[in-house]
Amino acid sequence: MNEKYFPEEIEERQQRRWAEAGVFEVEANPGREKFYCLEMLPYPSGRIHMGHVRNYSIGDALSHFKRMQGFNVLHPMGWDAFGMPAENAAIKNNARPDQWTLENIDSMRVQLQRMGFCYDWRREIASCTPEYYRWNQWFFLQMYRKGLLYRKNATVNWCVQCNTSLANEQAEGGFCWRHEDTPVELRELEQWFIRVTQYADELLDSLDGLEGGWPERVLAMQRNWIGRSRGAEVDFEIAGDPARKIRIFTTRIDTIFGANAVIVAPEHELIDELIASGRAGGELKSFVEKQRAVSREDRIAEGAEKQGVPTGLSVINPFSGEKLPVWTANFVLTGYGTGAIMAVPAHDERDFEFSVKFDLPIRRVIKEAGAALPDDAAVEAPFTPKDESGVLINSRPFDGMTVPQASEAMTAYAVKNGFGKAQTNFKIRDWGVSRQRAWGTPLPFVHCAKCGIVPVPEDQLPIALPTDLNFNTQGAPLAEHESFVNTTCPSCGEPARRDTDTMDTFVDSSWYYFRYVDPKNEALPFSPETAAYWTPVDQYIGGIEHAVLHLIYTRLWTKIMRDLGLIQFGEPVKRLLTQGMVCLASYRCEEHDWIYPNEVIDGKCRFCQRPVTIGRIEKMSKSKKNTVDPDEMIRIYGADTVRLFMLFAAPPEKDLEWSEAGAEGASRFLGRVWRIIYKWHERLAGAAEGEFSAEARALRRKTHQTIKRVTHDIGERLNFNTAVAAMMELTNEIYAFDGTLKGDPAATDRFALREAMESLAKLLAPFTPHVAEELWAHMGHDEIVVGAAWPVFDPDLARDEELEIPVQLNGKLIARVVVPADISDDDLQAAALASDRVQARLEGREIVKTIIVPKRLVNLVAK
RNA sequence: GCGAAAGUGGCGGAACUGGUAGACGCGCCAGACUUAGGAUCUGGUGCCGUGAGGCGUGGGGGUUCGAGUCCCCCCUUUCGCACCA
Repeated sequence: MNEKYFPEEIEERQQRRWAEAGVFEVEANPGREKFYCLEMLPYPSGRIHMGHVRNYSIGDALSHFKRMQGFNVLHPMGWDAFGMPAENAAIKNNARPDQWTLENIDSMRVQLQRMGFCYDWRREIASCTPEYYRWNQWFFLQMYRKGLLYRKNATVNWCVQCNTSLANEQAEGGFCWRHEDTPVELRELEQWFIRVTQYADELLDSLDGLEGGWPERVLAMQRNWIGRSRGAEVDFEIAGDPARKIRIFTTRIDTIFGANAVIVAPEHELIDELIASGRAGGELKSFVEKQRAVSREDRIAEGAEKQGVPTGLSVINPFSGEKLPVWTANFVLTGYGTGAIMAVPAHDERDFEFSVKFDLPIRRVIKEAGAALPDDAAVEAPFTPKDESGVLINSRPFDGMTVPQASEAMTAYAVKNGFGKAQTNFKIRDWGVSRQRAWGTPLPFVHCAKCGIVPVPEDQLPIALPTDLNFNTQGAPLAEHESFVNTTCPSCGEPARRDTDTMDTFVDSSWYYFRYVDPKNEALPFSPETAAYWTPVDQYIGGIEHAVLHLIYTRLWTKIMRDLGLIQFGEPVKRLLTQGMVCLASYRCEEHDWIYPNEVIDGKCRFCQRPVTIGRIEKMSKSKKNTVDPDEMIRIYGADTVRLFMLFAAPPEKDLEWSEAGAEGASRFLGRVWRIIYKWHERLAGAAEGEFSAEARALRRKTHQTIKRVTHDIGERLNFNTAVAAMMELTNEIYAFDGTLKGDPAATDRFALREAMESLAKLLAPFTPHVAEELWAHMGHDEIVVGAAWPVFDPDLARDEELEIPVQLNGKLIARVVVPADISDDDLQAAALASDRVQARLEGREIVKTIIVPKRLVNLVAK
């Protein structure tokens, strides 16, 4: 054993040892309990960054821990390998995207292996290989057959930078998810869509079952995104034209007697009719023209100012028979509901604002339950109860009903009389999965002049993506690749053309972790039997940024796979951990503004030598040029230190500020462990149990308490930071014990030391496996520590012998007394009163009450 | 505007169900060993006060023998959603 801790030397050696022993290679084994630990797979950009290191260090620690606890742990890694950057590199450097990607994968794999992560590398996948993407195509064929995949002409989001269409989830707020400063355009395109809406109810409802296992934040974002609203559609006849009706959507049919207008979106077909028939006035025409020219996002961005004009038409309220004007207004959106609403100002914020502005009549139809209120009292603000607290008034047969009662009764009334129905609407839309890009999974369909769209037969899969594409073109490389495009129709045999779009890369990541389970399967994406053993995922770890992208798609895909009979459950991930970002502090220099830590030398700006002050803390990113290279840190400190710091510096779900000083501290701790074990490793022989000294008993107690704490902190709470703190305490205790030993220590002292050090090595294994392995070996073990059993604490040994009990006077701490751990309440009270400090404070005061929390506290209440 | 989470030393952060606030680490101070040390080991380190003691978990109120933790009001920060009828 070397006297000093040299990480670079031992890390490589231990990695080789693990690989040779195959400790991380696992197979399904129904006789053993499994644990599937998954981290979000990276895009092969070329280099791993600190965010990856953090993500994978968390997953790695948990995987080690579960394996040592006896679980059969599946812990795989792969590559989300299709996507834009490869194509851009191909255009820029005249390279081939496949080569560019595969080279990046090779160098990133080396980086991950240098970190020593415990993946079963035999299961590695890359989504750009035909062995993988053929199953994307296979899934598309199954979905097409089931009517879950369809083609339609639609207005889609288009990013000019990506040069492709995007799904709604990828264009949230009107900006491309990859180019956050690039607004999306709207284009008309024929596209493939996956029928998400068919699963909308289930996607929403089954979120309830994830409570506790998924962060509330993510659940809230998904619920929001799915956006279910239950209500009704009601037809309003146009006055003087009973055949024509305007259908509105409302969630508050109970307020319909309070409607003062029907408002349609500027895009509504009725407006087109009015304009076409020459019945639209000039004001209406110019308003509609203006509104249609601005996008939905711009309309919102313009502010909340309500604008609208009357159309000149009137409709009849089917409930009251009342005649109401029809308006068009900017805040009524096309594409949601029916693009038409009824306005009820007394019970809706927006309608209230609108009616006040345009001076429309406001009538109250709901009052607060139990409240005395004149039915004709003026409305100062809208009253919007959705439960029993609202009672109907001014609504004739429905008067006196509560809001929920009325909603049901009035919907039924509308159904019975043929002018309405219950209707549930969603914000979530079907998933547009066609991409006008070349580096993606080809769609398994041909376009035949005679037969139309024809699916490629399964036995012809994969439809391979050509590797000799010409990116030096204004057009679409795939569409210009003659031998790819030109084919024959599988149905009639006549010449036909392949679909030249590719799949959204979120398709790849929707099911990749099922492929890890059975990565070489050539008959199916995976064997249902094998998947039944390994899946669902027990713990998934990744960034929050996929809360409504990947995580909603993969939940959808799971439900589809279930309906295809491949699996038996609908939710793929039991527990989700969204880890915080890795950040870096920047500094403030008077002359040079914000500068980064590497530009600060001895507290001074390297450019002008002026002193700097600490400034803001930002997420590490290439565009901000404030990244820290993991390789560089590994070179300086070793992988173990980098991992340890990542886990110690902050709880996993919080942001973590990278700090070189913090890394130094982690490194120092490992050096400390190394030195004390180096000092003793050859003198542990001869250890034996017997009559332990008080000091030895204290060390053993600390050892067992530490095992208990670390086990709990990792296993129950995923709080790696406090687990590390506990191990540091144990190390400090070992040093303290070492300081009490003189001369040749007794066999029992050696035993206590050996127990503490061996436990420490095992507890460290999930965090810093290399150094743990090395120390374990030096203490005389041939077996591999990461394959060894997790230590179990002995409650008897962990139990305190003495307790330090606080004594309070009226709730304020005045003394502490040391008492035997098994003390009775009476003895505890006596001990407290016997204390000199307590006596001094009690002088001349009368105790009126004593509160004793057994073995915890004494509180004296005195006048 | 609506919703959620959070606000604790110089800093990162501890504190399970109300019960010793500040574990652990960084930084800082002192000592030891050293030719030297930015290595290592030991001790100290919330604030005020020489002291006894007092004050302290964003601010203000409350419940309680006892509140960082529970309740009410306010402030700040971060993150979601933002005309979805």
